[in-house]
Amino acid sequence: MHEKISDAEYAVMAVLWERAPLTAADVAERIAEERDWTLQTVKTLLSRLMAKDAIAADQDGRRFLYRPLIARDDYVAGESGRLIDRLFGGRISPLVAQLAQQDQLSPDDIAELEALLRELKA
Amino acid sequence: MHEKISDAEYAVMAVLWERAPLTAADVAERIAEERDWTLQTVKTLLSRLMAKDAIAADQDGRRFLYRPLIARDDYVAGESGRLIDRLFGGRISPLVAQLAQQDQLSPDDIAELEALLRELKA
DNA sequence: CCTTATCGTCTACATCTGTAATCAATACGA
DNA sequence: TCGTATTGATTACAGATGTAGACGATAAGG
Repeated sequence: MHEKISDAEYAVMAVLWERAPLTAADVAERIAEERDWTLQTVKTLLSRLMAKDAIAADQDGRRFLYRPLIARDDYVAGESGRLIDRLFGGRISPLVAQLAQQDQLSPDDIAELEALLRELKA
Repeated sequence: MHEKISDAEYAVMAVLWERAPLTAADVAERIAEERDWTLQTVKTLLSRLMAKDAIAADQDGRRFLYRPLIARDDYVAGESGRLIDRLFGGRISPLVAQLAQQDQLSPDDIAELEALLRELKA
C-alpha cells in the first residue's frame, strides 16, 4: 500500500504513465501544456514522489531518468474504490444511478455499459 | 462552487446529511462510532465547514444547531465527476471495466447495473 | 581555460489538514 | 449561591501540499 499521492503529484505521475523514462526537464516540458509550473516545482514533486516510492530514478550521466513504480491501473483501482466506498458504501450502481440522474450519462455511455455487461456475463 | 471539503470534514458532513440539525455534541456523539475524536476536534471541523459555507448554524439558546448548506447529491455528483474526469477522461464505462478487471464487481453489482440500464432506456 | 547553462539537493514559506488545549462566558445542580 | 459542566471562540502545532529560490557541482560551448 503506497502513500497518498497529492493532486500536483498526480499530474507528474500522469506524464510518466504516458511515457517513461523521462528526465526532470522532459517531465516539466510535458506538464507545461497543462500547468504553469517552473522546472523547480516539477523537481520538487519528483523528489516527493521518490520519497513516497511512487517513482524511481535511474542515473544517466549527470541526470536522472524517472519512471513510475506503481502501475496506473493499481492507482486508478485504489482511488476508484476509495471514492465508491466513501460515497456509495462500496456499491457501483448507485454511482451510475447518480450520474444518470445528474444527466452526466450520455447514450454512448449507456451503450458502452451494456456492451461491457454482456461481455462480463460471457 | 464550494471549497474543497477535506476527509475529516467529510465525516462531519456525512453525519449532518444523515440527520440535521444537530448540536456539536450530537455530531460528536454520532461520529464517535466511526472516529476517535474529542468534542473539540469536532467543533474545529464544524467551524471550518462554516468558514467554507458548507454548513450553517442556527442559534438555539446558548448553543448552535448545525445543518448542511450543500446537498449531498451535489457533493457526490461533483466528487464522482471530478474523479471520472481525472482518471477516465470523463467516461464512466472505463471505470466499470476497471472495477470488473480488478474483481471489485460482484454478480449483484452486475445485476443491479443491468436493471438500472433497462430503466434508463425506458 | 573560462563562462554559462543545467542538474540535483537543500531550504523556504504560506496554506491546508488533523488533532486538539485553553479560555472566557454561562447555565445547571447541590 | 457557589462550584462545575458545557459552549463557542481563540490559539496551537506538527505534517502535507503547492510553489518555488538558492546553492554547489559539473558539463558544454567558445
